[in-house]
Amino acid sequence: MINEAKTTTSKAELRRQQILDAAAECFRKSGFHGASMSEIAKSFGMSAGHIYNYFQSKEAIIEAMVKRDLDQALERIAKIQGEKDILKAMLGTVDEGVQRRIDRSELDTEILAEAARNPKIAATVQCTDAVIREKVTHLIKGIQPLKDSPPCEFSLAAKSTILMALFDGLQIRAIRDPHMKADDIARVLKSVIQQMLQN
Amino acid sequence: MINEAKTTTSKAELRRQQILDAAAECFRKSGFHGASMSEIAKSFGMSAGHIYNYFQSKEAIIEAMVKRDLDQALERIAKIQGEKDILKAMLGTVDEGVQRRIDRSELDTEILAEAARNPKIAATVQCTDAVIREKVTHLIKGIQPLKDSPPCEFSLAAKSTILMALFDGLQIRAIRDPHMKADDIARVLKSVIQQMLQN
DNA sequence: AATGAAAAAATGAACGTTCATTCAGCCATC
DNA sequence: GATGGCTGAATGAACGTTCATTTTTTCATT
Repeated sequence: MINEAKTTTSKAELRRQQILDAAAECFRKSGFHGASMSEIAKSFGMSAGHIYNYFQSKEAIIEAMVKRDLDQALERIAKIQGEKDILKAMLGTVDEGVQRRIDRSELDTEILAEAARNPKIAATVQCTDAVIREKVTHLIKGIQPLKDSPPCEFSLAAKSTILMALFDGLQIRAIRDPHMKADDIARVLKSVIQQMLQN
Repeated sequence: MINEAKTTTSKAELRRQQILDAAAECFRKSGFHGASMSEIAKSFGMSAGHIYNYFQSKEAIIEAMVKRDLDQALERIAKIQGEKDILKAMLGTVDEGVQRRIDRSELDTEILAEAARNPKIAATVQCTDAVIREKVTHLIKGIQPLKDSPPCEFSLAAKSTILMALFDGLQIRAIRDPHMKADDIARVLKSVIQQMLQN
């Protein structure tokens, strides 16, 4: 056995991931408080009580979910960081980013609402956001301004906040305006981002 | 009595408004499902049962809240519409708008989350959003482009969606990043909005 | 101004339901 | 036969809503 430790942990780890997937879908459909533990358990053929062998509480499920999402976000950022032309790379991921934010709008809103009232979840969410924000700031620092533009008067921090706010906003717009056309939005978005970051 | 009809209705109407205010604060603190009817009632010295004389259900409270917010938003838009220089008027309300979105972030997120899982609330939210979006679109239609700019390639609908997404995004940012500096953000925001709307 | 009966406002205990969590014990696999 | 994954009934708390009842307000009549 090359990776005995890996396989023994991955047995339980696989179950954890299954639970996270099932819970994500249930939270999306019914909300964090609306989805019951037995609903989550049944959705992949497990009993409610057994979930507690993998997560200490319902709250712990959301926390694990947030941390998993962080890892995925960091991967996407790292991929952009590896490119030569940062701005071009960023613009290249806008279409996909818009779509992802739309697809995840319900679940992300549910997590956000829980963060707005639950201090423990709030701490987790704010902590992961700080990590991402720092990475994004570092990302746009690497963009060289246009030759003939005056030195930018705005801070990198403010710029990255606006950049993130633009995508965060789509999450809300997707719920408030389900008929929103993703590709139209993406085109304007690219233009706005380019203008903001290129000087 | 000059306005007898007014006073007779306003007696009950005043109570309704009181309940809405109390409920808004409770929902903000504890969430829609976290705040109990008796918590709402007690927060301004009323019994739980009596709320049902003014609202058919807990759900109906959120619906009334959304409709009240719509009226307030329409007032703000009408004020801008009355100005000569639309763009200038819009930029003039950015600081106040940023602050309001931050202040209301928790409650609005709670409403949004309920809309994401409750079809009835979703319908109300989407309907009010459509009204506002139409007004905003009409608003930016009245902005004349810069003299030497080429004709804009983007639709008014897409522009107003991005404009609204920028502010919606602040609602999320306020929760994910409580240390966000409102005035720094407002300055970048004004610049971005101006660039987008002025051509 | 005082009265008193009808209407309105308000109460809070009770109901039925639901939920997160626990735990004693059941199966399957080695 | 022992170990660990797994079950599902039990627990106790909490919730939205109802309703019989009490309190307050209203106002025509005296």
